[in-house]
Amino acid sequence: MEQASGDDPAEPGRSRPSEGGRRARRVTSIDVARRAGVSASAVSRAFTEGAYISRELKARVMAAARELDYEPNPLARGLITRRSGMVALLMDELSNPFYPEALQAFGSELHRRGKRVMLFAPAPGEPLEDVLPQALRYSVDGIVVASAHVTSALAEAARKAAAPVVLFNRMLEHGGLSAVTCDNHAAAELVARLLAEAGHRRPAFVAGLETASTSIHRERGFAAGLHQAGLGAPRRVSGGYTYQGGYAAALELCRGGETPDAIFVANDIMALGVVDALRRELGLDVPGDVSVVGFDDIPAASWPSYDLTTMRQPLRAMVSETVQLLEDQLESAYPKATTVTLPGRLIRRGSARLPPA
Amino acid sequence: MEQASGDDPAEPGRSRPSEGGRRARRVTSIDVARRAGVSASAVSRAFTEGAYISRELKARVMAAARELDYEPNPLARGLITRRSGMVALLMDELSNPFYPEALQAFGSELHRRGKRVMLFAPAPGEPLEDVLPQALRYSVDGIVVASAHVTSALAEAARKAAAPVVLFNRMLEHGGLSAVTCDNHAAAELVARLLAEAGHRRPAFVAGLETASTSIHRERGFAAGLHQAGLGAPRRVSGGYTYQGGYAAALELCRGGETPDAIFVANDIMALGVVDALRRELGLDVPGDVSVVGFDDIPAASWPSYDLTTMRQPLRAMVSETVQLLEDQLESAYPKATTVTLPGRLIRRGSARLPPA
DNA sequence: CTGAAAGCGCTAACAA
DNA sequence: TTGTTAGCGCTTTCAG
Repeated sequence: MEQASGDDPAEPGRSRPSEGGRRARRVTSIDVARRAGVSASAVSRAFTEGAYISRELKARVMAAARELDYEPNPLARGLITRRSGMVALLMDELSNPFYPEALQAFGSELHRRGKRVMLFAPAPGEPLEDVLPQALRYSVDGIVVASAHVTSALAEAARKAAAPVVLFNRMLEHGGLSAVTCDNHAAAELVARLLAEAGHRRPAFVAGLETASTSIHRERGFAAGLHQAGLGAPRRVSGGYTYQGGYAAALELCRGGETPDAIFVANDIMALGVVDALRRELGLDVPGDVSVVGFDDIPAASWPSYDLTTMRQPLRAMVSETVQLLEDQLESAYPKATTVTLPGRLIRRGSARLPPA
Repeated sequence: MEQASGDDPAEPGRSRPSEGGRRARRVTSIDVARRAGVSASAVSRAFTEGAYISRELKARVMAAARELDYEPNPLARGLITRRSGMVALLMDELSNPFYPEALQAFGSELHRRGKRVMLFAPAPGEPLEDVLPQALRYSVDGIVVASAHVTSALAEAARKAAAPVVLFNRMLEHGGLSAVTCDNHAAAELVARLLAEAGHRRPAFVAGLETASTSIHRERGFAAGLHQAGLGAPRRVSGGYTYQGGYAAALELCRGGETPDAIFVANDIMALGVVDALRRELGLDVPGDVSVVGFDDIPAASWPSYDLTTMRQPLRAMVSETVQLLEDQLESAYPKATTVTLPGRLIRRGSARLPPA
């Protein structure tokens, strides 16, 4: 196996097989060490933030490294430091445009910190708990869970995990897990008050997944706001956080003529379905007959066909808080669960009659 | 900082700090070996497909492994086999819903084959070539490039790469790279013929990115089809593969009253922009005044607000072909570049007047 | 501050 | 078939 293996002896146009093939030997820290006339440890130190190494030695190593185009192998490094430089992302709702956006944001944010995204996108139905051990096998530096299907089983697995876990855009009441969310309650409350103030009297709510904390908190906040305004509890239907679900939910809400005059929808992708059902199927005018308010502010919300009034989530901030939490937990030996809550921002567009700002 | 920081000295329910913390020692192949009364190599062989090991020894190892909840560390394994079990995915257009769908599909397909997705989602403007070496540092088993910004520089980097590279949904004429695409030319040709057959006489084309192979081939195919039908070259505008670009493109095409009677749009997300501009801004009827045909069949294409007639790409098939190509190249020592082309399928909806199927 | 030596967890020759 | 011995590429005590 010393000779370049498995190649034509006289392959044309490829003078040195071991060079042209895919078997090119990688340059290692030892190569760099030799070139710089130092030990391998010196190379290691040069590439380790805050290691004890003199300016000049470091400079010499770096020069050699640059010449050889060397960068440390994160996997080999991870074997010993137990940090691979990868962060696992658990997302199972990629069909909701909010998540691809988040994904992109995580990508940038982690890249900036010299880390990589390992994506776990289990098909619907695959149990999430199974995914955690999978991620752990890769010695990930942290795990971000952005799935509505966070159960206490997952929480338990997460607490035992050898890597910090942070929930993104959801939380678990007593799970003992760190989480980053928007202030769903306050945001929904505001929507309710504004809707009431604008004169709506027959409000309705379209929930997402019944077990999702986001949906629950938005519903509670909405109900609270209505209550403050002297209105009763809204009618409510579930839409499963999908476009089709929202569409069906709107039909359901309007069945039997009890048409609501305002619908607050737990997320935008459902809200688009609601608007389509209202207009296309029921011939209603939005916002003339019914006001619709969504949540998230996905790109499609601003398209002229929808022009959706919605509560924007501070995506970038949520992402960077999440990553920060991960790093904090990685530092501390016995981190405590922290919940970060960021304010939402109402984006006024044309799908709802609201009092002037 | 030696003492467990920031926690109650007498925290209840956590008797042995070193047990409750995140420092739990991982179980290794040696633990399993000891338990099964065998050597570490035996454990390795038990977990290696097709290794020389007796039925009973394997059974014994597996039993011990199960008891200890052991699974081999893919990173350590990768250090020596040079296969990490990870496949890098290069995607920079996550805002086009086609790609999140593809991402999900890659996730499932790779998961089925025991591999993981490492996602590289460079922000717009970040050079793609830089990403390849990044991926290679992680000893990925392959790299899927699904970016419209494939340049010959990238191709060169890819050819030198220590891992197979396959282009997804794009190709490079003379780049020597394997690729999987839909038959863009034939699909576009068909659209042109049908549009002509239905009596359209002022066709237009909205291109995506000018350098993207998909856009180029769709444009050529469209022109060819029109030509066959005795029509001249279509007017054309570029939309940069974004919703906003499509919107602007439609306005541009209709400026000065030369309104086309049919617009073929290089992808769906632009087509939605085209439809919105036509209807909302120009007050035109789709398909009454203008027929619109898209490409991809993203979920939003079927929403009632758009009801977009479009050429569907065989997403799942494209994904599994891509992964297969990767594996093939991984096997062979000197693989040759292969291009797989799959047929598209026309999805007839309400945005275009077409002859009956 | 620097180098030598040991070893992260695993697989791949090599003998037995 | 199985165990023993190296060693993947790197970091980290430990001496100096």
